[in-house]
Amino acid sequence: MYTRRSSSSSDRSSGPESSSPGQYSPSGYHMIKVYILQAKLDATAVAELYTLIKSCKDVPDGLRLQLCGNPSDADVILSNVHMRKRLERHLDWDIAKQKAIVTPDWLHDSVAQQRPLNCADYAALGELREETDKNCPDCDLPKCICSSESSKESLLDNGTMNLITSPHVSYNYAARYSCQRASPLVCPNQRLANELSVLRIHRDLEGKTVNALSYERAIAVSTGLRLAYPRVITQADLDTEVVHLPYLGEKIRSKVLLCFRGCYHYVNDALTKINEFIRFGRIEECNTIRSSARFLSLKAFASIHGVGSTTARHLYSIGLRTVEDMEQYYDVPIADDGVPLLPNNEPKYTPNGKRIPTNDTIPDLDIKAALVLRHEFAISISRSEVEEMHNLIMAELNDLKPGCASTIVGGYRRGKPESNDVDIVITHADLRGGGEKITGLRKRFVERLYNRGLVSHVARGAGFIAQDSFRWHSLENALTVFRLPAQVDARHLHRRLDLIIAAPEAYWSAVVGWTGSKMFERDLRLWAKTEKGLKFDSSAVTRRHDSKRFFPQSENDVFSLLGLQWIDPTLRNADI
DNA sequence: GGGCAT
DNA sequence: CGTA
DNA sequence: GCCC
Repeated sequence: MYTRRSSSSSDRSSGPESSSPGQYSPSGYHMIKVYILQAKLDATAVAELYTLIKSCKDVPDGLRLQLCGNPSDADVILSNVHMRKRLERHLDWDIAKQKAIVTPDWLHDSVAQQRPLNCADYAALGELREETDKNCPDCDLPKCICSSESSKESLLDNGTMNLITSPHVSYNYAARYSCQRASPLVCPNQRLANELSVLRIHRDLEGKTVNALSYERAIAVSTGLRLAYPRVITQADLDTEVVHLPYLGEKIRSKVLLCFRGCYHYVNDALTKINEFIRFGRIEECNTIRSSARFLSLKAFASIHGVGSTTARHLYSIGLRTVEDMEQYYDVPIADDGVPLLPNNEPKYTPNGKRIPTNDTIPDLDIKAALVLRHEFAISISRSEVEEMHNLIMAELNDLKPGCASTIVGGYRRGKPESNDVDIVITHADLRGGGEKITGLRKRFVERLYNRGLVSHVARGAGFIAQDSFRWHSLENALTVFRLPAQVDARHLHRRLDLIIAAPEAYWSAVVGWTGSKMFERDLRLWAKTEKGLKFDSSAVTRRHDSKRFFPQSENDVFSLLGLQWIDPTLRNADI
């Protein structure tokens, strides 16, 4: 029942040949109104379905669902009733024929994949299968597959456009590595993950990095639970199932218990009590941490780009307590209104409109600059703005070197509705062999963007090259600060932009390496090492015993080289 | 007790 | 040490 | 903090 021609819209657009706008948008799904027909569903099941629907209310770019109180208003009706006679006791047959009537599995699986699945595969009544198919809302043959984008093959075309994540992966929620599991963006266990995240951040800020890693793993497992196990954890689950989940060991498990204390008192009777069900407990220690002044100071310090936990603890130890203290300490110029003075690096023009070339070096994104820019960096970037930035950047690049291909990676590619930064992987057939050609292009491109007033800063400390020991490198990146021109976006905000220039042979490794999430990447590398004797980094897969390098020719190639099943980018959200 | 991504 |  |  999972074998239809559906597509993850991500891949068809992730081909480097498609540097066109609005490449990957998992979204565009209409709000789907769902009615729960309670007959033959017990209170627990109804509560689960209710929670699932609620969790999909505010996801503008994923699956959007709305609980609906009246079957005739619904697009989809969830039902465990399989006989016409029985159904007619609850629902007018003429109305039933105008709806898609599916089993609750449709909801579970659709939430898991964050897209509305084909209703016919889940028809509750064989007799209404055709109607269910016909009335299926927004069935996931995406518009983009039928329209536009001629499928011209390029040497970089990956042939992975129609991959779907195997449902088998969705039921792998107890697997050891997050690269074996499916981790969607939203989940009913979000609250648990948020609580664990407080502990994770706290351990990190206090320098207990391995403890923090354990919490990251526990969070990653929790994020997968929403999938094959898409329900809020109950006491019974805790007793039977949670014991067998990896990375929820004795100490973390006891905290999970704390977090869910009380939630098994829910609904023995009706939907009306479901709001009680939603009220979770909290982890006691988190409350202590949240109200700790030291924690708040360290967290504020470390929120500045370039300041990690070590520097944060140092600043605290010499008496600093607030970011304003930091401004003084780092000598940030403050305007009369008390706001840090934004840098003025607009391009200069002669009276007749010609740009005066600037020969000055590009300002460094150091801690001082990051302090000045921190308010703008905190403003999240919408998907359409990400796409706008990508368009502009690729237009500039095309001027400098025609024929480049690119993919927006990072959180955007994982389907996040809002991003903190923008990551773009870029390649060109001429860059085969890497080395000087890549360095040259990166340098010229960043300088051009700077001279055009599109890039204001570059992070130098981190301008690292590909981490391989080869003489030549096949990957280079530029960590920059970008601004859309005021004519395009009046806010003219400073945005974090990472450009990754890859040789064509390194392209797909780079795309996988930069799509994330962080935990997903660590587990890819750990899996490659411990299970396969391979090394994965964002420039290649390398066999450890003889250093033979493999250059995947598609994103799926990376997965199969590593002996892993395909996981859609939108299901790689193993971090919170 | 060692390893935890590169 | 900080970053992706 | 957890796993081997």
